[in-house]
Amino acid sequence: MKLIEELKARGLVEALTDPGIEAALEKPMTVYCGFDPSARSLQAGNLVSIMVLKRFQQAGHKVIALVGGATGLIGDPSGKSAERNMLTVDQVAENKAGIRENLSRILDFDGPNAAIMVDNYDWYKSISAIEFLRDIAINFRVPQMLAKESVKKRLEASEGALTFTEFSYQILQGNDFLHLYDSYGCQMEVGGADQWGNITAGTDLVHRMRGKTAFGLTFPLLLDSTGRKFGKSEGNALFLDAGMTSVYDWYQYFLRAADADVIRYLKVFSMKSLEEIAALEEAMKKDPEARIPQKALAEELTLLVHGEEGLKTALGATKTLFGGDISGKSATELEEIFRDVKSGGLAKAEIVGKPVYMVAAAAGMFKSNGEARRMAAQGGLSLNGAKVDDKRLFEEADLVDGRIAVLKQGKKNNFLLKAL
RNA sequence: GGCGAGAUACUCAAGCGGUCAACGAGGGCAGACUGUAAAUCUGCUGGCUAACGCCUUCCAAGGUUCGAAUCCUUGCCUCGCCA
Repeated sequence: MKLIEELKARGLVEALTDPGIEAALEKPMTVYCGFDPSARSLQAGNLVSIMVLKRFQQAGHKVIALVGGATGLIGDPSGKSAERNMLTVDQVAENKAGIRENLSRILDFDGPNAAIMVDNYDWYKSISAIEFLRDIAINFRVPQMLAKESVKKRLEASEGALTFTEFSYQILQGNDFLHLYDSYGCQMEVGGADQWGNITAGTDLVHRMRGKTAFGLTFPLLLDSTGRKFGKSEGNALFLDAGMTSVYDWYQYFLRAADADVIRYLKVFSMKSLEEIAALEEAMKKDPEARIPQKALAEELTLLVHGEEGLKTALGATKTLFGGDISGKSATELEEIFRDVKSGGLAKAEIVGKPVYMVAAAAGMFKSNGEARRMAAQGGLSLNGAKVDDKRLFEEADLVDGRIAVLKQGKKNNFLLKAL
């Protein structure tokens, strides 16, 4: 199957700049995708882009991951309804290092077809305002810039609050493409659907300046079946960095994917063939409660991002926290399992004899006593696997080996309490 | 620079001197039902409290008043129109 057909079949093609892409991809090409260094780690949402690059790399193309060290200082108005906070140069530098670490887990940065990472700050840092206007900005026409969907939407959404700085963003990104074309022979840019305007700014520029055709491909914004943006767990972003989002939470997010979403997710994220995915879909139809595709998805992505050790940790914790019972475990075993789960410690005197909800709040599981009490009163708090109400006092015997207890909010949110 | 409009809890958005910890919606959390799914129904959603109640909030700082999110002044920010 040809790469573009494969991508289409996986639901990864929203738009192409040129139908000639397919033919052009017969030969190895250099492809790039940009990443915004707005955090120390990329998020699950970025995984779509990363996996697309991976597919290009596996198909024998050269891939470039561009980190927007310069553009991150400006802020892309695409897909945003308000001006964003600007990052400092130091923040960007720190974030860049984290992103390289993320990407190196998934893309191959060694070997004959090694991926490369570039930072557009390198070619913007020493440009003066005059140079920028005379040499770069002069290639852009304001009516075209204004006609971009991203600009129009933004003007509507924020009642005209678009600064000239953000408006210039497309010039920078367009020029990135030209720069990569000149330096690496890069002929293609891929990105999310919201990047269409920025990508075409680049393909147009390459065409105008070099008389060559450059290509662009966008993939659709990934939503879950209820219309929410993919990759948010309890309102928080899921990061690739294990220090920011635990391996357990990462695994759990994918394990909990809805039936209506999981096959689409597999197509987008999994390196499994479409035939294998079809087989998983069959298995789900036959036996939905077994959650076979969800497990396959969660395992593959945890292995990919966190390696064998990470997967082992996630599986171990899952096994104990769901279905498994805690009573047989020693404190040491529990600590091992919960290494990845939220925890908090309190002096023993602060635990024994107090209402369980108060202990939970004091240990940091809840924001306030009131919230904890409410949770207990409504039947949403358990201690070592048994529900407790707001009257239940914490007893000495509740501490496993005299120092550990497992608290749980609802059925999914575990918390390890340590007596110090 | 001039004129006008506006800033309310996570978001949107009521309120326009007391009955306001502040309507409503969304979001979030929990419970029931389930398959660690979806849909549905129910409860909760500033802090302390078993509760009466108390405390800290409605851009900031002052002021008027027995009493202010609501009125006045100044400041800051945002938006629109004009220059």
